Amino acid sequence: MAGDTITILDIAREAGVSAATVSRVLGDHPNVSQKTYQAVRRVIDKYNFKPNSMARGLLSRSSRTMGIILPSITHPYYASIFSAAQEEAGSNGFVVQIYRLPYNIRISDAFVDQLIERRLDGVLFSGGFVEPKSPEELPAVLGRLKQYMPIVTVCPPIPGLSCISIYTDLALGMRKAVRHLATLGHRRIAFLGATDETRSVGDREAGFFDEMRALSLSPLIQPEKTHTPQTGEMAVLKLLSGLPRMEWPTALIVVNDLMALGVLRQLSKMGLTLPDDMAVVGCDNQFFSAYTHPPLTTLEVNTDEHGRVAMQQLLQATRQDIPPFIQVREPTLIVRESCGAGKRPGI
Amino acid sequence: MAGDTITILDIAREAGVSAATVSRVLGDHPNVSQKTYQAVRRVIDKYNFKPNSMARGLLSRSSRTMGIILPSITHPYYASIFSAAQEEAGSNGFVVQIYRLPYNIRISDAFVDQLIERRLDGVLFSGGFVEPKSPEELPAVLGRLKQYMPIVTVCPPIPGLSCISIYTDLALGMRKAVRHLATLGHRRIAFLGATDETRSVGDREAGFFDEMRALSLSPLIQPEKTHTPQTGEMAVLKLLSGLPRMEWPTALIVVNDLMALGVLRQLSKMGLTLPDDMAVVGCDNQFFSAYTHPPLTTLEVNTDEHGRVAMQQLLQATRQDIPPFIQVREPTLIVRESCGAGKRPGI
DNA sequence: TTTTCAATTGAAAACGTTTTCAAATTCATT
DNA sequence: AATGAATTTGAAAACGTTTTCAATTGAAAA
Repeated sequence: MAGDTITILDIAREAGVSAATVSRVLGDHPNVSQKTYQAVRRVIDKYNFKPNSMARGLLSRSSRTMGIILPSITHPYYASIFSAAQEEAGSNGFVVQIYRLPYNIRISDAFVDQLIERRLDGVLFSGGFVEPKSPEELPAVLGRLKQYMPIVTVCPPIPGLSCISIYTDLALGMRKAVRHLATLGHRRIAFLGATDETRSVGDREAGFFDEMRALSLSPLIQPEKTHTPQTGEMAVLKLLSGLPRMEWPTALIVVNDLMALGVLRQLSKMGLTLPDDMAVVGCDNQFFSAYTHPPLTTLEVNTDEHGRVAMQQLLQATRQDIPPFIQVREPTLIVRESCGAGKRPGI
Repeated sequence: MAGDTITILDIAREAGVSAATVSRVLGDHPNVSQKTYQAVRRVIDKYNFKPNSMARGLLSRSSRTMGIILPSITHPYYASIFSAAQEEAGSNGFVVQIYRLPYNIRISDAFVDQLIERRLDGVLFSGGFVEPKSPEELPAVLGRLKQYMPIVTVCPPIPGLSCISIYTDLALGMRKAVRHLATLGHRRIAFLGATDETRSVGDREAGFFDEMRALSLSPLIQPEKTHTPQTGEMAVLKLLSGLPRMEWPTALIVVNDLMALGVLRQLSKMGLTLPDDMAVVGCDNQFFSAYTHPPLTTLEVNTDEHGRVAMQQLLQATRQDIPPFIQVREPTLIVRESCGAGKRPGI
């Protein structure tokens, strides 16, 4: 397996120069003569020599590696952030390592210790996770990490932690969704997947409430701890079975498209026709959202862009100190067929 | 940012011992006295000292890092393999780095050089990518990589490369799908997404042909270079518009569930009712496949299991040489509602 | 008290690079 | 041919650990 690892000294010996010279050739340093350069290059190529990046990193104090902390890899929302960040890092000679912090697991010192030990050059953090027991825990742990490497969050800023943050204002997004439904005549609108335990979801919930209040509509909510298709099915069942038919909402806003998948399915199982019997709006505009039945009206979050820009900033931050800032992006409402004009205007 | 990096020597000095002793405390070596152990531990904790993993790795010749080569991160098939592999690696103190080799991009020496430079401890390879110009290219490049680290493929074995391979026999899967449809009375069955350019897809195609032949049915195929929802829509359009209604297939087998998403949508746009007017079978059993309209009959591939087992083997291989072997898994046909008995038996 | 042996400790070498600094070489100028 | 400057080169130190081996300590046995 491990071939006789060949080092810079072996190359130097064979080329009849010193290790320093080989190092200079490797780094394309200007002051090495044409003749030596070519001779050394030849030997390097002959043995297919690749310098050990750990030895390099030890000296340069840089691993050329970025970390990314995410609750999930398979969730298309995070997969997309990750993918874009990885691509941006890759084209700058960096590699990215994923550190998974599942939902409902509190961040611990031991968790960030891993990143510190590996001497990462920076870290991208994207939340959506459940708030730790005390509100100071998250900023405290990340604050410690920040003493070692720059941090960029791809989620709303964390109170008590000052760093670059890039996110989409989903409170605004939800207000847009409510307004859109109201324009279509809906009065009884429910929010599925509410929970104040998750930070970014809290935003969406707040936006929903705000706009409902602004329109003098009374908000209906169905809280759920998780936001999977399965949860979506359950949520619909719980919400509707708890209400006399007369009081059913005519429109549902679902906390994300993944959960909306289950919502659509359950409504269809109950024999409701969409959008006539019920309008549905999701959030995130996933790859599958244009292919649901009916195609889902949703909020575009542009996770690719988030991941890319966040990584750019992180790379920048490793080169020079940049002062913290917050970049808020505005979501667009993608209107498809799942929210057609309500046939039964409320009240 | 980069705090005054504190080293093992600083700890040693403050604790009044040698660096060797601190190292022993760090590694929980047996022969260090209770008294010294505790004194050193105290200083370590006081400064929150974390040993530099690059220095460690330099000496131990191990980065405690695995690589994974995949065509895509966002594709749920690969995301799932990656996620499981990452989890397994993580619980063994390893971290995994992703190296993306997009579809249609040929693997190059420069590509694997990255992994060699970083002195990864092993690499998981999952293909599905387009075959390189010459069939020797892929085994040649990977063969070189294999001189540096063990490789496990999470795809059918690559001719000319001997290593551990774990995969699901999708040729068999497709035969099951064909047989199932035939049992339901279908005679005209089409395969959507055929192309002999992609290795694993080639398998599926071959299985389809084999079983059709065995049943004396004449195979219909619609080749496509990519397998996205968009392709699915196009494929249906192209296939059906090229055929008089009388000769339309009554069942479609789609190369994967992602593409099936588009197939279902297009059929629905054309006003066909599923499964009465057309049966559809997919492949992969993605998280969304139970939530399509109608829920999709598909082949279970169990990517999680693949990723987990492959990583276990890879970890094993870093500890001791294990002889190459091939683990073939049998896919299960998950029967849902998209393939109900055909109402219009063929011919 | 001396001897013997095991347990504990530290000095130094090693891992494979890059960088600094001084020495050696080349080259142009007088 | 001698001088000086500019270019090219190598020796050695540094990066932060772990491990080996010999030295020291302490305790038990004589």
